[in-house]
Amino acid sequence: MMGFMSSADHDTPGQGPCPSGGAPLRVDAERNRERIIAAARTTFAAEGIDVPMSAVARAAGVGIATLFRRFPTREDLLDAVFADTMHTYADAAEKALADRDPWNGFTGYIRTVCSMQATNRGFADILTMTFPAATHLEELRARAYHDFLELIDRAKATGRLRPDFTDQDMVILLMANAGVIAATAHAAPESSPRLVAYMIQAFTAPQPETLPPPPDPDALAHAMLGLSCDRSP
Amino acid sequence: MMGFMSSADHDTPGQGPCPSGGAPLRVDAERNRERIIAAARTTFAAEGIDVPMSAVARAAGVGIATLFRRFPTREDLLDAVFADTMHTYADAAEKALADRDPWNGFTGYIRTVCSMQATNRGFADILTMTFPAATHLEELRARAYHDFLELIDRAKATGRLRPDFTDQDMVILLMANAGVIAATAHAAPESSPRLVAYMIQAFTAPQPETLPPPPDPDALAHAMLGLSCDRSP
DNA sequence: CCACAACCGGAAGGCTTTTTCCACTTGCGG
DNA sequence: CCGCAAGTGGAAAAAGCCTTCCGGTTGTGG
Repeated sequence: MMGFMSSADHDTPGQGPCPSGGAPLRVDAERNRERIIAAARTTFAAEGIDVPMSAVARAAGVGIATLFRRFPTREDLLDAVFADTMHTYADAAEKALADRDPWNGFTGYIRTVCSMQATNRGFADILTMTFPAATHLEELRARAYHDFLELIDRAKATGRLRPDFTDQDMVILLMANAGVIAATAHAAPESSPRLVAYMIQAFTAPQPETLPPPPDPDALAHAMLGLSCDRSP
Repeated sequence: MMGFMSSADHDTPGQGPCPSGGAPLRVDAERNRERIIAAARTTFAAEGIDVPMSAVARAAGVGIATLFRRFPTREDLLDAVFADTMHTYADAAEKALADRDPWNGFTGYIRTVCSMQATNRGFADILTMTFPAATHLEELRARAYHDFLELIDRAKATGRLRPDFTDQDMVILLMANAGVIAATAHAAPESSPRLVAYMIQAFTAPQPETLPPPPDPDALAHAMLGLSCDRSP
């Protein structure tokens, strides 16, 4: 079919005149294409990904036919519109891995992603469903997922993340957060951060590390015997 | 407990076999009304409250006109269909208040309600939106809410519920849970309980009560002074 | 048993959104 | 500057849902 040439130029903006393979678009067509993407970005962010295609076309100032010619299905449009947001999403996981403190990286990542959901309703939708046809999107999602697994391992190693935490728990949080965002829409914007704070708290292992480290058992035994350190055999 | 149908011969005056006021229905009409409610109950539970009215009519084995004649708006149907579920919901708060252990009552209530959401998608929808025209529903919701406030107070008094917990946090949980349920649909039914368990954990105050109660401060002062109990002035 | 009001089911009208089609316009290579 | 394929906008068809309307049916009181 198509899509194999999606390899194109994976760098975000400033793409060549060709959208994703095939013949280059005429300049006016390319201009319209950008307008559509820009309009869709705004509209999806504000209303979610279920807005009528006609609304996107109107916002872009083009005819419906133009939109459908360029993006035959909604998924095609989503793939183009959320390319850079998904890139940010994947980068967030990478940046989190670069954090010195794995726990800090882990919680920061969660907060970042959930906040991205809260400020972009369309993105919240994207993160809680799959679009097999949106190959670019799914590839970035896979990358973020892979990095997140590593993030989990490191966070667990610090002992701050509870050992029974699962990558699926992040999925649950994303779906829960999406539910809160969808229900509160524009009102009560503090709901989502509150949910996230609660969940991060729940993800935290019972804090053993707030206590100073226990004394050496041997030293303790000696102390109980009233022996001085240097007197031990 | 209460009657299954909205016969409601005890709480709403003057109902009898008639839907809500007006003249009594003819027996065949009443039979169809019950069929519609039964079909809607099943359909809403499985698919949510946004299913086409025609689907409900088909499931009930009646014409669309019959449905609309009896329930002119969707809210009218919701009011009738979820009357008993809402009653169970309100009763759950009351039962929770009757629990000897307020914390147990509190957590049990949360688990019950969230599990009701999970097993009934329509009810999950109902709990996260308002239907001004569905007076019966809203009245029951208000009752449950009132009892829940009392439940919060008592749970806080035990020290097990964190002091900064708010009734709004329950709303957030309901919306979050609805999001998880909507996204997991029929698959992954263990997601919702997992979310709930995490949240209850987060609602728990830093466990001070696992320690034995502190000694009387006065007694402690005396002890530090090396005074015996009976020697105090 | 009869008359009639209540009731019934499905067709039809109206609205929204998706998808296709077509006559007209325009960038661009020659 | 010209020809034409690529491109465009809007109309129209298709599909789904809500709501109303209407000719025919049926329970029920007299």
